[in-house]
Amino acid sequence: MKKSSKFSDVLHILLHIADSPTTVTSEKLAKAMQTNPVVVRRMMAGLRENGLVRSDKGHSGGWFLSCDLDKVTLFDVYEAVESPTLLAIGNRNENSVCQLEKAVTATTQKAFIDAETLLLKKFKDITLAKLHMSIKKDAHNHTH
Amino acid sequence: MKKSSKFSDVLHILLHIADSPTTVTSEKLAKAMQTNPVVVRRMMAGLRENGLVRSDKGHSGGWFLSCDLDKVTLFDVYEAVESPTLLAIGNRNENSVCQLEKAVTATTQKAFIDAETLLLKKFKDITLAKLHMSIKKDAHNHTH
DNA sequence: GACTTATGTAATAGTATAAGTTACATGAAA
DNA sequence: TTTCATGTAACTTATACTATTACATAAGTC
Repeated sequence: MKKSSKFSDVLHILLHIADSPTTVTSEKLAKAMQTNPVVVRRMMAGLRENGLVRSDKGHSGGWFLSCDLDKVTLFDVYEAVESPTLLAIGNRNENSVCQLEKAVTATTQKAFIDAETLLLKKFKDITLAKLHMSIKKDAHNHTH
Repeated sequence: MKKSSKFSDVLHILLHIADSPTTVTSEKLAKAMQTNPVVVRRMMAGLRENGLVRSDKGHSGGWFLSCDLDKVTLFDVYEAVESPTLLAIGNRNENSVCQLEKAVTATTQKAFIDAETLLLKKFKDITLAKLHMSIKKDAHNHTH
């Protein structure tokens, strides 16, 4: 199964915006992401709705931050991209009448939820500021 | 993203086989799974290769266990279905030259691996015997 | 005020993966 | 030798994700 990289793509975009002294257009971001500007706008829609970024139209328009990097965690970003499914595996029919299938579901479900909970807990522990600080600056090539 | 239920499907099938005093045909299993016999055979191929089950051709043929339910864990089953991807989210390009993307990858990767590790640890702690014992028997309807 | 630049979003097209089906070969038991 | 069962390749759907096109909206420029 192919993994969705929407969550990390959005983080990547946020760092590009954070690193820029001016607004950044969807087109520039799309270049860095090697995709289409429309895809960028679509990915960022939830972040705008959640007040993490804003976007201006017209000349010198584009994206800029509207949140405190110290206050916002990866969990907030995760929610802003509409909390995509974390696990690639699951149960076929959680309301099966088959006792055997129910046993499988009950047993595996616990493990699945524990793993998801751990992951979300980790997200809550990492602020965007912390992520931003982890960048190893490179004078020759730090925009992409 | 649609979750793969191959792993839990195979567990479900194993319980059906474990619960039957005789061999079970792919056709019967397919009925319980509401799918096609060929899909069942395909799903079980890895389990046969790993010695967890065997299958006989011809009259009174079908599937039967060839492992000790006390010795085999969910992890063994997971490996036998070729260790499908556990997480539905990931990074786009783990070898990007962009320092910003690298920072995102490094940070999220840690969280992803921890969650995966936890899940696999849980799998290792659950034997098929334990799973089998968890079935709440129901005299009226215990095959499906 | 017309023009340029930018976003917003609906609609469409393209692509990849998984699931389901058909067809036929193999082999064991009746 | 007929029947029943698996093994597997090939093909067909189904579905979801990604990318693209098209056009409306709005802000700044000339």
